[in-house]
Amino acid sequence: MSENDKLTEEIIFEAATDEFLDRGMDGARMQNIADKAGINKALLHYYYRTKDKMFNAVFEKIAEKILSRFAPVFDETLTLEEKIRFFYREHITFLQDNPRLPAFILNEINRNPARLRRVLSTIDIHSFWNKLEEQHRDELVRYNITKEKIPQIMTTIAAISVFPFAARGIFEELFKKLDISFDEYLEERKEFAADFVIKALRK
Amino acid sequence: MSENDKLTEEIIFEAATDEFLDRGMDGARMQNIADKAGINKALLHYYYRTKDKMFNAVFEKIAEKILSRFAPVFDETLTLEEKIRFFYREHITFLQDNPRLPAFILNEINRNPARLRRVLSTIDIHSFWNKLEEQHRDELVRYNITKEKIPQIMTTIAAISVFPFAARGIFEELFKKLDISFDEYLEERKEFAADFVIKALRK
DNA sequence: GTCTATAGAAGGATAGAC
DNA sequence: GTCTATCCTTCTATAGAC
Repeated sequence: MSENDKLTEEIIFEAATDEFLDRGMDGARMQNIADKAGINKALLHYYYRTKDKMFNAVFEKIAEKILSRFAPVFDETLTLEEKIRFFYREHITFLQDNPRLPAFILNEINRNPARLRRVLSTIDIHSFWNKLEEQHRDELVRYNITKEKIPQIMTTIAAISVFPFAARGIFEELFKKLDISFDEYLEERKEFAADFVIKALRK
Repeated sequence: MSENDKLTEEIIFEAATDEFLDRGMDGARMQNIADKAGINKALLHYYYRTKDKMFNAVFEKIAEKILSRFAPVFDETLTLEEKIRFFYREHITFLQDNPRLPAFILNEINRNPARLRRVLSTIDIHSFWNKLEEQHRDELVRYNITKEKIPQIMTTIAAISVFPFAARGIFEELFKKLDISFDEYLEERKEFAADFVIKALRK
């Protein structure tokens, strides 16, 4: 009974996730979600009331999934180099399993920045940086990484793994035309990215 | 007369560009475009027949603008290092003037890859790489850049300048919270990006 | 070429039966 | 909890006057 309710709600949630990831908030259709879930439109409203509320549920679940997956990176006791290698292996593998997430998140936040504000209000960004600074104080000196350079470096590190997925439509089309395998490119990228960044950071 | 026609069509085109850049194909509204252009909806259809055709006109104009702006990079007679510096100065400056283009292009191509196919059919990608290879044959050897690494390197170079704009919503929100100026970050990035890449490429 | 008025379709949401 | 039927708004597109 309540078992079955939970099941239906979950089926709807997964269908909604699929539709929103594919078409975004504006392009998604309630009828498509109902079809994918194998139920009718009215039931969507019974569980989630409005399309907007349904979208928010999906968006926040995805945001939480991403955050909970990468917060632990800051707790690992590894050298800076090891941490960079660890990050790229984990991150690119995660994105291989969830290739639609970057474009979805980027696009929906560009359309409505308030969505990010709610997510950000639940975490303390400074604490992440403080952890890094404590764990790697001497290494940062050795690499000549000053506090001012941190935004440039952090965003560069993220760009290298996220961009191929954010621009996946372009990459896949371009690679096809150039006879390159996107999958192989991603496998190689786990190591290439780490090598590239570490070399760029060395004095 | 025909002067005035041209003017009206251009005013509509610019209003459409603004609306599509802001909301994308799915989110854009014909009524908004009419309002921005200071005319009524019927006139939009008189000039462009359908929303879809209007979108295609805007999309292709933007794609052409980007391509025509960066094809010349491959013709410049500069060393590889100079070319990388030149690229980042030009590219980031261009994106500062057109900050909405990356998210728009990426998103619309992800939604409908066929749009890229039409653009790609008009250019010869291989010729760009051939030009680079001819101009920098000895430098590529010196840097140990093999043919296999090209996709990794080229996509990394692009990622570093495009990503901050593709993820602009996130960056602006995050930087605000961290009390960092996005504008200053972008100015610094022109040189940082070049330094970073050149250092990573050196043996 | 430009407008007003409206057709016609699509999509989100609800009422009410079971 | 789930369904069918339907309302109502929004949006693209067209008809027809000027």
